[in-house]
Amino acid sequence: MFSQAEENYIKSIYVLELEFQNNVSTNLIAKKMQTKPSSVTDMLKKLAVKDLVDYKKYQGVQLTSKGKKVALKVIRKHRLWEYFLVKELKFKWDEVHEMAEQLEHIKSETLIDRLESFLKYPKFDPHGDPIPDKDGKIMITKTINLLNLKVGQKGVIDNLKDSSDTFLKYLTKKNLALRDKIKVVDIEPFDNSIHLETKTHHLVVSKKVAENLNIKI
Amino acid sequence: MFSQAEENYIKSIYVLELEFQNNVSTNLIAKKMQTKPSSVTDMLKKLAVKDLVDYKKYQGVQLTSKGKKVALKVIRKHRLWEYFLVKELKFKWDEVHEMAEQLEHIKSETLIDRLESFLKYPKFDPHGDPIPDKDGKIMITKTINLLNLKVGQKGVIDNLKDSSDTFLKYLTKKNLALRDKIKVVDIEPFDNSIHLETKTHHLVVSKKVAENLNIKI
DNA sequence: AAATATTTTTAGTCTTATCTAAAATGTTAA
DNA sequence: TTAACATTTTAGATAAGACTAAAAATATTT
Ligand SMILES: [Mn+2]
Ligand SMILES: [Mn+2]
Ligand SMILES: [Mn+2]
Ligand SMILES: [Mn+2]
Repeated sequence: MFSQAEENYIKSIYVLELEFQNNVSTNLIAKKMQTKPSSVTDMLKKLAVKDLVDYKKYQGVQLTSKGKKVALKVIRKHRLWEYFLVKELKFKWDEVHEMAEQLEHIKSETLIDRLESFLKYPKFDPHGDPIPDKDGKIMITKTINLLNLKVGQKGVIDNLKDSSDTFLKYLTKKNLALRDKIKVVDIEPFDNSIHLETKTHHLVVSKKVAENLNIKI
Repeated sequence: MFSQAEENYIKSIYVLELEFQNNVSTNLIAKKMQTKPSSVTDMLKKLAVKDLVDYKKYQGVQLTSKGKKVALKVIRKHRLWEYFLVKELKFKWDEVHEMAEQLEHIKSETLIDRLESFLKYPKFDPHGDPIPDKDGKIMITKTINLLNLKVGQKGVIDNLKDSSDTFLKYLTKKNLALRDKIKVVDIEPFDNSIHLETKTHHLVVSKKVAENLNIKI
């Protein structure tokens, strides 16, 4: 149906649309996909012809509803495979992304549905991200960024803005995991670092770390 | 490392080398891969540069030991994934080939090794074909073709020469499965059809069917 | 409102993998 | 041993997806 390249572009556009509300720009896509703006333009034209994006020259793009469906299918596969790799094959959460990047392109509806059933219909992937169901329905949890919590507020680490291997390794090292209860003990005004208390320990995280932790109150 | 196209060529050449002993011809590869001889020539040159095949113009090709290693890795992945699909995801043996054709190109040594361990080190895929181990060692069972059995001889269906979906469906319909004990009751000289007796029933199979059943005595 | 800077697109090139048509080579059989 | 036939290779084209360099459009300053 669609090539791997097309699927990757669609997925990136979907993610960027979530992060920034408006039309997604050529440059932004190029940066995310580690490619050149001219390559992006070429692809956007192709995707527009296939009715996957609305594209007007110099105006950025938006996914069509058809495009959104494709994106959600790819994301569904990515996250189910990640869950499989961690829960069944015992990989660590920072080891699975690259493999899932490949597995998400395996073409077979039944395969992914059987896998989902085999895994007992997990709702979240190893990084706390929701797994779209067969019909593309996705459960979005209302969270707020750790940066926006006030001193004394409590919450639970729900998901991560950045799921890069290095950030995941950092969290592991600092003994922070999804579903951990945290409490803001203090906020340092000078550099916005945050003093946290968890069930088991105290620690200070930088502003950069805090802005990548999404908290459910 | 190698592209999907390259891996597919290498795998086909490996299979053809097993079936016909000598050098494999351009036309034979083209037929097997459903492509044109000129495309095969192009690819053979590339594979020769990468030291995966020995190629002399007009003389056909042979895998180098490096090529053989690549072939065995791809076959290992194909068969382990097929085993996973049948044993864990409950697909039928005639449903898994296409998916395995895609999964065999997923690049990750550790993934396939973990999968193998998860599956408890199976020795044969759902079609009776041996699964190469991590080092490319492959266990080849000595079998003889059903066509070569004499009246009265007994054996066990070990593996299939043709594993196409239509043949697999035929076997299922006729209630024949791998590891079934069979006995040749009679051979019809006119058309070489064979009257078989199994644990549960009697049946007649055509010459064409017989030549695709490999029997362990 | 210009001038300047930034973003985006176009034009042209490259690589991989495919194809068709034609030429070259190899094989068979008169 | 040469003509006919079959196989294989070459030449040239195409399509997807990437790139660089340059042009065009848009955005931001002055
Ligand atoms: Mn991922
Ligand atoms: Mn994830
Ligand atoms: Mn198969
Ligand atoms: Mn098989």
